[in-house]
Amino acid sequence: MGATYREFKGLNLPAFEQEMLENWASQQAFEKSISLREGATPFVFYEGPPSANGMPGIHHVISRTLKDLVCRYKTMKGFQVKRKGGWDTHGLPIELGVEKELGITKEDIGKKITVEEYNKKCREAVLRYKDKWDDITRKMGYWVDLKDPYITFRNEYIETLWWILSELYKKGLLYESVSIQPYSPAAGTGLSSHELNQPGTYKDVKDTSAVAMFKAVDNAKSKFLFDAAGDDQVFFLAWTTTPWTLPSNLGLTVGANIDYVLVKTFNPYTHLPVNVILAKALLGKYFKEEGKDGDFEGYNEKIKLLPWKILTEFRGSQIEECRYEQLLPYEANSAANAGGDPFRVLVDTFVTTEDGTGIVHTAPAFGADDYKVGKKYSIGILTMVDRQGKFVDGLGEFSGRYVKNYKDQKDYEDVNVDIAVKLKKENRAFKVEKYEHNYPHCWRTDKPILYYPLDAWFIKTTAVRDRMVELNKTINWKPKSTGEGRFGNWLENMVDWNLSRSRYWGTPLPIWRTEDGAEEICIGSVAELNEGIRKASDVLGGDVNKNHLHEGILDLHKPFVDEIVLVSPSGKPMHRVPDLIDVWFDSGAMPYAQWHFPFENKEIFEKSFPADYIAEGVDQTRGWFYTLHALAVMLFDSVAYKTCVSNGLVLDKNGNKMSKRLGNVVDPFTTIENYGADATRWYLVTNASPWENMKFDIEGIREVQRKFFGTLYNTYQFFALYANVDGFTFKEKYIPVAERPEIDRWILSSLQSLVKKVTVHMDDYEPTQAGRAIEDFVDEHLSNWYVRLCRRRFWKGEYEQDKICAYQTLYECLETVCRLVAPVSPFFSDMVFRNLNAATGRFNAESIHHIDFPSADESVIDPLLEERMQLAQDTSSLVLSLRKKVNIKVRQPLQKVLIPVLNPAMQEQLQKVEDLIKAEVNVKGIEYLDAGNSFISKKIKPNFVALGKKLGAKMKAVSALLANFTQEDIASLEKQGYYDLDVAGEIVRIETAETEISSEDIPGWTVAAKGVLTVALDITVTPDLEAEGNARELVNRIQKIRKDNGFGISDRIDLKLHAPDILKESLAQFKDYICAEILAETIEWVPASETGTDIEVNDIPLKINVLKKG
RNA sequence: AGAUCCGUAGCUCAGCCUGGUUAGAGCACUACACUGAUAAUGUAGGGGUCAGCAGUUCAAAUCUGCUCGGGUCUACCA
Repeated sequence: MGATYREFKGLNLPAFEQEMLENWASQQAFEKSISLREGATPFVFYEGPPSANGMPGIHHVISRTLKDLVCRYKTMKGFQVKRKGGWDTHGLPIELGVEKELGITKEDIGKKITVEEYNKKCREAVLRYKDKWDDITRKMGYWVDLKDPYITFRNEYIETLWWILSELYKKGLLYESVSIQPYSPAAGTGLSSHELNQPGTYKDVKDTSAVAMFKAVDNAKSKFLFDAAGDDQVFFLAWTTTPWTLPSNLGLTVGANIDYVLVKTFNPYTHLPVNVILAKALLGKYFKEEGKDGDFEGYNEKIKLLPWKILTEFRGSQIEECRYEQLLPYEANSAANAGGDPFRVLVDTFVTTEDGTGIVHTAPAFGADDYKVGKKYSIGILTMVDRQGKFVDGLGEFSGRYVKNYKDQKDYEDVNVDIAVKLKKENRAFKVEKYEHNYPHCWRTDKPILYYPLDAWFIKTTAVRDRMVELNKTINWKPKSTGEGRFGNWLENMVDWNLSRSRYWGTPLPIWRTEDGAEEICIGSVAELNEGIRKASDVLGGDVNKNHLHEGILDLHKPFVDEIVLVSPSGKPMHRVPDLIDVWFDSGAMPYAQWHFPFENKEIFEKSFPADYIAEGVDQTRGWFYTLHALAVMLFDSVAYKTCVSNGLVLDKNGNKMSKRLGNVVDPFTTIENYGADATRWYLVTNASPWENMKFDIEGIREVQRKFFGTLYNTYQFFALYANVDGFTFKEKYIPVAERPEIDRWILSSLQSLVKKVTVHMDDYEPTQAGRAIEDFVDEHLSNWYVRLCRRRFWKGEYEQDKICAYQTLYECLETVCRLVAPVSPFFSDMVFRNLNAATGRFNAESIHHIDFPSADESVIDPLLEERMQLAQDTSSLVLSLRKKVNIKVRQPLQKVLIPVLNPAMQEQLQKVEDLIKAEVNVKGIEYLDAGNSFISKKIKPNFVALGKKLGAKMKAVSALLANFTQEDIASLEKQGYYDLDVAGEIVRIETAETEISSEDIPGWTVAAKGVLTVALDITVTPDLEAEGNARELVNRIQKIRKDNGFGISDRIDLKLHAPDILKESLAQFKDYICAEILAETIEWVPASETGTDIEVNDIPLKINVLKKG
């Protein structure tokens, strides 16, 4: 006896996986999957580097499953897919983690701990959970090269970043500018957008808001206003929720096309007559309709209703360049200090009339929009608040006061209120009220942030915006909306990339400049820096760079780079600007930096750029997806990736985001340990399209395990059991499919159709559809139809043609399904494949991951065959439901079923699967009633698609007429091929093809119907049928006893039986059948007195003795 | 505030692109069968205002618009 198929003892996915992992490791299966494809077309994949300073979560498992399954699939499709792993090691989260651990804050760095020590801590912390990550990578079956990963803190990596920066610098795309950034005075630090987007940073708060009155200056520009007012008091109304910015006010911004009005009224606080300007659309916010053109003469402070009157109306563009008197003048905020030409009316597009007054108080220091418009008009800038968050000196009574309660002072008095009070007293406030709005807070101190001007370095991404948009259109986004909507939109509205971070642990910006800022240099390589180090030492002398002269610079991080002094062409010392760069630059530069390009690996880089495929969470859209794209466009005028799959979030089963805080995170380790990586991966892929948010529920994995893997497992076990008995090892010649039985040709046709479908979906990056198709095949077709119907073929009869056909067919199905499943669930598929291949040696390969993905054999696909098998399945299902209805069990044979056929083709189809149906539902024969048979009653309904187009509005009437058709009408239509209907006096001719006729009923029979298929069952049980039923019942009981006693399936038995005469008679009639079924030589009839097991056959008691032979 | 995805049975999802008259599947539940694959399987049953409103159409879960609810990203508003 040759090799045998390994039979499992139970479905234990985690144990199988453990075994496979050991095999993979000892055989170097992953490495081989790549080396075996040496010379093949590369398929380029980029691994988005995870940060190993946090534990991996289940959401990492989904994105990595997506990465892995595509790489495995492409490998099986014949590509060589190298996957270099990587680690993201810089950035704020790491620093914050270290600070928390050491119990220090940012301010302590350089004081309580040196920068060198601090960065050393960061370097240690960064790969803290690397073991855990490696572990989950291995256990989940993610094949990625972790032996030689790129690590972003390495000098080589940083050197490439510097090279890129210097390239951008040369192209004039790297520049320094002031920018208004979120800043936390309480924490004394600028905040990154990441920090600002921590949950809970935006809070609804009530602030004192004020509508301030800015007094217009009477000059040529504004003359028309004063003329209209007939007064020397004209005010611009501007609203603010941050009155503390008013001392820094330098402009008022209006919309060019917004309509404004000059209104005569009274100040509600001082009751003095005033003329105010505001947007027409916002009049209703400040004035009641009843007060319009009201009683000015009779107004006094007791009267609540303000009278008002529109004096004139004009566009914003008409008041551009009007001037006004400074609202809160002090020594510190003079126009001279502002350094521009302030206190003018400006025009810009960001002004709306949604709230406020349509005139925007503009303080360039404290708002991004303000800064932009201020620069456009050169109104200068005033920063009347220091970095601690308090007013600077020279602001009178406000100097030294905190603009918000940053120091948790118990007796803190809101300076905003005081400013409002002052304005009220001075006839400069028109409306003061508490206003509730959403305002960002520092996540660490819980204090409101403010927007503050800080120096920063930018990459001028806006210069290549159009090209980025254009190239984006060539990227295959999954789903499309991410690329077109979310990403495309983001590109359209892009601003320059703010690179600066004032932190410690990150890539230093390689720019050195002289103290006066007149000369600067951007270093592009370590060699260039080392050369500069020596040169500066030579030129400047002394101790300059003395620690770095010998070996050059050894670590490109702080504080070492900051020790380096370079020398300018004019001989002046240059120091590095202190900024670090955004970590997103690190990851966006990964295509180049992972290869230390252009210093090394030029050829490798050229072959691996751009990527064919990347995949990450959709939250990376503005992160990695963006930075990859931006850098590729700026450096090489190319996309960085051709296909991008963005997966959605993994939510908990209630739809909430998983977070440590809520304690609803799913631990991937225990999940995989309990249910297996295969089931987990299969669940994640098939449950929902990857880009939809997924509600993660352990129950779903359990279901996958039971239903999909359980079925596959059972099918394999079934095959192995009998193949081992018969010694089938595929050594016989492959029997041409055409020579195999109908059912074999059918399952093979379905199999090839499946291969075709799965290939299309996989090529389209739709693994969910592929997985669902496979599931459907395994469950519906393979297990519940093919195996079920063919069971007997495997264990009955001799080892000859039909049996070999069955084995070859089932083997091919199992083998092919495994190959289809392999990319998604790599363990179990490999396991089963190896078990199969060990016996047959069909493939000269160690692992399923080293062979090709199946390609569909079109010649085997027979659509008509698949269609008629569907007919057989439907028919069987209907007959079974009829049996149920009249309570006749399937083991009781029945005489016949009756099927009305609507056309000869249908009959032909049914006849070909007649035997299957008969066997499946245990009937002796099938009779067909042809179309002309008047015995059947038919029903008719319109073919809505066809008739709807033709009839349009008459559809309803025709539908009603058809519903009333008699049997004669239908017969007439069928005979003539058309029928003339009278629709409200108009003759409408309908044709047979425009209707759907089906049989409804067969008088005197119990019928069931599904679609056009109707079946009727003859439920008469004749004595012969009853006897046969008894025989089958007995067989069933004996088989159960055999099994209960643990007999082998081929053990032969002796049977002793005592039965009442009525039963004895019918059993004797089927003696041969019974003996053959239960593997007995003969039935020995014994008297009642003998011992034995009591059983019942159709409610008749009998005694039975089953003994194993020999 | 903008962009985007989602909303169909108790739960997880199909169907929507391309409109067609009984809206499906699995799980769960109930009942009955079946049992040489048994951590299975079959049949039947209950369970739906297809988030809501309006429009287009002979016909809307499906197309359009608006609203509501949920998620994510981005922005932050004087």
